[in-house]
Amino acid sequence: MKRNTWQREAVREALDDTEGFISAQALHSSLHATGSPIGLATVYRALGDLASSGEADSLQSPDGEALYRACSTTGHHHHLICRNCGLTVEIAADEVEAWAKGIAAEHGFTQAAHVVDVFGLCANCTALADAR
Amino acid sequence: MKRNTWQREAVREALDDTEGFISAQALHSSLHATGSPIGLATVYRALGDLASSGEADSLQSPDGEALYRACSTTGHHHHLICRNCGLTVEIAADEVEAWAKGIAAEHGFTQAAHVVDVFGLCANCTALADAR
DNA sequence: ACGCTTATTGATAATGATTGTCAAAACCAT
DNA sequence: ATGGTTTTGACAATCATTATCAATAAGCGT
Repeated sequence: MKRNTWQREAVREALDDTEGFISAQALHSSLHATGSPIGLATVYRALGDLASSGEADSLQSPDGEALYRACSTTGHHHHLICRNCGLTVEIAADEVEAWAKGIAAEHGFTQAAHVVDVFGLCANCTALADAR
Repeated sequence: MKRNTWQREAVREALDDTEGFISAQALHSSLHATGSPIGLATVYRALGDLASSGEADSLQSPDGEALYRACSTTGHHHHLICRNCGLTVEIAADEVEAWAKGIAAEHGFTQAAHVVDVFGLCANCTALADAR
């Protein structure tokens, strides 16, 4: 097991290898599962750094957890996220872009940014849930 | 079934008296400041009830707190929020509803919920910002 | 390579928001 | 008032996140 001094790199890689959004806790567990001795505090530190340097996106799940994801595209886009397994589909949302901009302007707002994320259960998790 | 809950009324009124979004904790403090002996647990319960019955909206602040707001319309709707002064405009978003549902279905997702909020600077704050 | 200085790490404690517990108080129909 | 049900609120428990801090590793000039 290689002991990489810069554990931040390990976190970045783990994020890259992750399909969708993942919580800091889950990422930590995941790293441990692959044999990394990384500490929870370091995972949080690394995620915070990555997020503030724009190398990762972060969002708040509906139940208050912070979720992170390495987003390949630097451009603006939105997400369709499985609230069970974290699977994430990136979606272009021109329609919504236009709508948001229009609504903002209509009410005299400028510098409009928007949070548009859709949470649901992916096909797989829906099946699992039904089986329960 | 109408429950006889005077606390819920107190919470509802306190919410009504509040301009923008407020945290459960802050609302509790605010109630205490006006002499109400209401307990923190009850505030959370009342807010939860109001939120699930559609009488209040909730969203997650960037730092993970849950914020609440009394909404005038009971139906599903979204918000246009001034990131400077907190002014909030409620917006109907049928277009977005349909889009979200469509996108979800298209990718096999079920039980779709969505977070759609637009942040910007209201006309007033834009003027102030320009003046600087 | 060696010693010295500084930055990074990670176990654990601390924090802060939220939720659970449960006995006491309030309410209601008799 | 009385018994049974519901609501309340002090406090404990929980969960994610952040701060602490001693141990360790990386840098660096020699």
